[in-house]
Amino acid sequence: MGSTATTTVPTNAELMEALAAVGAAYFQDFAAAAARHGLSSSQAKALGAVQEPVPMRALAGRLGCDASNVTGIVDRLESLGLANREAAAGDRRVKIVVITAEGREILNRIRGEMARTHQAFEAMDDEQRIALHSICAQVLPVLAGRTGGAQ
Amino acid sequence: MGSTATTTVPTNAELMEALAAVGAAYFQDFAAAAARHGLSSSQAKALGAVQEPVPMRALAGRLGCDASNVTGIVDRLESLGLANREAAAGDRRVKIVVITAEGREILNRIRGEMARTHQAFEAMDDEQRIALHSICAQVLPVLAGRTGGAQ
DNA sequence: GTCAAAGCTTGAGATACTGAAGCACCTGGC
DNA sequence: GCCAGGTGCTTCAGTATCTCAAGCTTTGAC
Repeated sequence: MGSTATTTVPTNAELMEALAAVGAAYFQDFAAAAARHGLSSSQAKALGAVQEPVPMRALAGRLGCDASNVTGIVDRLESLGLANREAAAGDRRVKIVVITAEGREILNRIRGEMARTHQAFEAMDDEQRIALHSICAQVLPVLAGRTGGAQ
Repeated sequence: MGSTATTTVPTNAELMEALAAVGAAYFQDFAAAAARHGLSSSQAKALGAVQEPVPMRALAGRLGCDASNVTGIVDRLESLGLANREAAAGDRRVKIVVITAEGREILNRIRGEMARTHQAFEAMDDEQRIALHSICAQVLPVLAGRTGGAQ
């Protein structure tokens, strides 16, 4: 940057407030886009988490909720034709959730229709996009609890 | 920045992915801290939205849900002693939600206990904090739908 | 073969959320 | 003053979400 001298370093509380506001607004944009396609935000979030095939148990981990909860969510995705359960080779206890072509289609449409989010991106210049992306990449492992990357 | 020449501008899809991941991780940290104090994430979110007194209807707007929903959430906050309904001067239809001292105490404790979020902040240098804060401030009005401030 | 553990489902109970209906109250026109 | 229409909140179905406990099947170690 180095644009001006006006820049004072924000406190943690200020950063937290700003991050929370942006996160909440992003989430509402996402939920609204999902609702337009008849999906709850939980269902849409689950759909986004199974772009690669994922066992039920691991999906629960990704969504941060109990495994029994995932059963119901995947039930509904399956009845909507957006995902399927497949048997895992090698362990017949495991069921793997696989997104269908229609599911991927809907997911892409939802992401494309997040109008406010896209507007927000357009309000950034290249330097800001690079900075934001790099900060997210740097911070994510810490925030998600994968401190090293080793494990 | 200006550190190196390696920086290529991320696509919207990459930015969206990064933002979603950070947002989700932040939210899980928040929900976990709230749960430690016996609050659901909806209740904690509502508590954070009433640091200033807010009418029920406006609270529904802030939370992005139906007004009838807020009735139940505030019911529970009230029965926990974390917030109160007060009559509005001048319009007896309106009920204003006011956080209690205990509510503010719990809210501060929750925010203080968001360990991963604080770790993530510590992983940033001053330049990054300034950049992130400024991007959030610039992008929030667009993302939240208050484009000009005029309307 | 037996047993502990893991993966998924089911059931009960609480919360969250929406939409429709209802009540109390305010506002503007008469 | 009075009445019609609009606004703010609550209540009432009905569904979805979520957690915990219990159950079933399968796996892996012994």
